[in-house]
Amino acid sequence: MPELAEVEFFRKRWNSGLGQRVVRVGIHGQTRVFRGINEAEFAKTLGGSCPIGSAAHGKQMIFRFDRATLGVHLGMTGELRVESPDFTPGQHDHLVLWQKDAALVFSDPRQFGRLLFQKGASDPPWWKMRPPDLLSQEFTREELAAFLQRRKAAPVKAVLLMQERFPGVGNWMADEILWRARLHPATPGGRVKDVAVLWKTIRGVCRDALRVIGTKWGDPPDTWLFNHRWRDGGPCPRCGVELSRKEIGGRTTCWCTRCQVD
DNA sequence: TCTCGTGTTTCTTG
DNA sequence: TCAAGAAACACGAG
Repeated sequence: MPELAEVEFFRKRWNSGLGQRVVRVGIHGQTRVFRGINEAEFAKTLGGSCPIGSAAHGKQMIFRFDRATLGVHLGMTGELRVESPDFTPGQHDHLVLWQKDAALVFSDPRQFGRLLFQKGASDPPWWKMRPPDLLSQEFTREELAAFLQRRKAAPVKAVLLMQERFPGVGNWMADEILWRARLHPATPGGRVKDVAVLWKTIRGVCRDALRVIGTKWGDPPDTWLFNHRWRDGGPCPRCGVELSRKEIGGRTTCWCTRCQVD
């Protein structure tokens, strides 16, 4: 599930552990989420360390400790939870950081998520190289137009899922953006006529998602496509026409055949 | 039993 | 060399 807003929600959950030393580290080191990590060093470094800050960018999170940084990507089914200090990990709880008053848990059944780890206090290269935030001033209409031209043959739905330019946009956000912008998801990037409207809509959906989901996992209102896109035959919340569902750009895509024309 | 999926990486093809 | 699509990863839900 985790896209921009959900990631922010999970990050805030773990923030309750900031400033509290880790007294014990529990890992399922053999699972995919630890790929590329030396488990022994990981456990040794984080044991006794103290989380001092965190940040989220797109689908990526960074938790800064006094002696290391921990990157978390939740993949499709990952989540961060806070449990009581006597917590016993289940099958999919790959990482548990026990503190005096709580246990910080990273869990991911499908193991598409990933942990990144670096010793020391400096930010790792993957964090320094992140693309501009979609709500920042660096994400401009001109940038968007240029990117669409570079990906001129790909369906705009697939383009919106490219994290190198649209960090945090996942499947439901891409559908929501295209529905609000009245743009057919199969439209080739190079044939998007009104880039300014698309640009404005991208930022609007990011803002709305962070407001509704990023703060307390509220349910988006029924006026969004979000609540109607999960099942076949749902109605378009704008015009009532039956929504279409088909794979576009490699992902299940939902759109309104009346509102969204090529 | 079978199919599908709110993601990313790697491989293949053009 | 670059872009686009497909496959693979692993598991639960319907």
